[in-house]
Amino acid sequence: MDTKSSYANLGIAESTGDDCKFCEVRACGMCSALSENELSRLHKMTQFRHYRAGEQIFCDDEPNHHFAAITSGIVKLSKILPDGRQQTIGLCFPPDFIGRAYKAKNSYYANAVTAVTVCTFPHNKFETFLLETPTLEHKLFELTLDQLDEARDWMLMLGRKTAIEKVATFLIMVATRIDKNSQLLDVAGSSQKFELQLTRTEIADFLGLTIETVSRQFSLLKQKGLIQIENQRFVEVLDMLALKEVAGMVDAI
Amino acid sequence: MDTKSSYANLGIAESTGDDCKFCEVRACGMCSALSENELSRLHKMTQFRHYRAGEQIFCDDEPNHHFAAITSGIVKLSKILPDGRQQTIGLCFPPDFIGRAYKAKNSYYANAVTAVTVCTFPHNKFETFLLETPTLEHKLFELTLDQLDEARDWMLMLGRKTAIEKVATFLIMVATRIDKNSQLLDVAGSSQKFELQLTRTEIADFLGLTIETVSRQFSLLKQKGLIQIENQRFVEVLDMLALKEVAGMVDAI
DNA sequence: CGGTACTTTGAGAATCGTCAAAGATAGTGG
DNA sequence: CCACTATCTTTGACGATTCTCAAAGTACCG
Repeated sequence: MDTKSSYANLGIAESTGDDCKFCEVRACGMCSALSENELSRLHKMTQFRHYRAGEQIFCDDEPNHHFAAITSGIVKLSKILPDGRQQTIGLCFPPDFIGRAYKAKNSYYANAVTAVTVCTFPHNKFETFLLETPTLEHKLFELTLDQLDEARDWMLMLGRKTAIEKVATFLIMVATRIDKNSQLLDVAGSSQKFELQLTRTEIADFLGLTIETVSRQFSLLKQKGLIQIENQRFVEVLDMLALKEVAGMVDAI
Repeated sequence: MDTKSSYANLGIAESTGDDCKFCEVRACGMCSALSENELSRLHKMTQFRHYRAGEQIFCDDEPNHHFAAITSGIVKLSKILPDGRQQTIGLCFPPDFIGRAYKAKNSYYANAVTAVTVCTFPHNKFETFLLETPTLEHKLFELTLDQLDEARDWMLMLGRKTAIEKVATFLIMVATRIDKNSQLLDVAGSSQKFELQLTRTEIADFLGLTIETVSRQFSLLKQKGLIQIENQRFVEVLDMLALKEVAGMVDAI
């Protein structure tokens, strides 16, 4: 079983032809809006792709070649200023889709944070299909509304929270998001222990901070006894309520 | 003619019955997706409302009573942290719509920035109508995608730009936005002169800054000879290219 | 074991926020 | 028409937070 090493170099996997049956996001992703008939029509234009951690999925200002539905892994969306400053503007988990409908160009980068697998669809064909399939458009609309809600929460964080509040907010978000997606087993029952899938640099780009400030806030949270960190990547939240207070989510008494 | 004073106290105007014929956003707003037939069906559930500058349109955590399509004026969307810090997360101009589809509660505040007129639709009825009218859902989807693009540009600004870059970016945004919407006549031909519709506090909440910092950056831009300000509200951009450089939108040479 | 990449920690500097006071502007009433 | 007030804006001084630069510490990989 070395399928992993075989597709890792390619970015494109062999379509086995009946992957949808085993798809982890068949029930919740955009495909859940499709009948068997429609699904098989979509399947004909589908190409599976795999990306390794760090690989670019698409590029700012690049013509919009295809849409993609994430079936596993984490994708980050980011923007870069002319002088190189970077800001992450979205984290996508299964069953999110990536790509801008009804526009010829992307206005941001998409990169694999972890190993990622996606179903991709050619831009033109997919848009035609989308316009012919209102249930699918409805589903994408709902997913987009969720993304907008998320973006707006994030804006509050970027604009008004302090460094330690940002880091605490980030930890809570990852903890709940991982839980919701059951991406990672929460070791030891319901304890909040998880692997940080992002590097310090990625966290900093996410929070609008520098890597050093992020590191310092982690140390502060450790000092306060709210979290523990093993091997710089495995975080355990020891006091979720106190963490939420630090995150500015509840009124401190 | 004191219709103004009569509705100013109420927030609800008398429907004249054929307002759509004279609607300024009939051609570009969500109603452009509707046939005459569908429009008259929607019209039956429509209630016109007027708000004065500053009035609250809806509230965080409030049940989603109705959707609204803006026909004139500017609406701001904002979030507030438990301790009172505020962040504006959206500015809506005609023909934007406000209200969260497919969710029972709002997660932010909506306030009139200027005098505002909207068409409102009861939440439940409108959602039913929306599900039955794919062309309308398509239109709302497109408007939502635009809002998401905007939110993401904004995130880059909030997370990575300096105070002066933020203020410059804001001025450019307002200048182009006002132009696009032909909200305000640009006095003296194509010169970039316009009225700031927002107070300094509102600008600060928009940019994630304090009012003092915003004021200082305005003064700096005046010193640099890039803008002029009359009566604290009327701004003239003297050198748009240089302003874009300060905004971090093009690479300084 | 040694090298590379990532993370943590420290010291000093820059930016932005806080507090305070003065300056503008608009609206009110004499 | 002119004070007078209330509100908004500008400016200044100072302080806190965050960034920058630099060096040491830690994990990972061959």
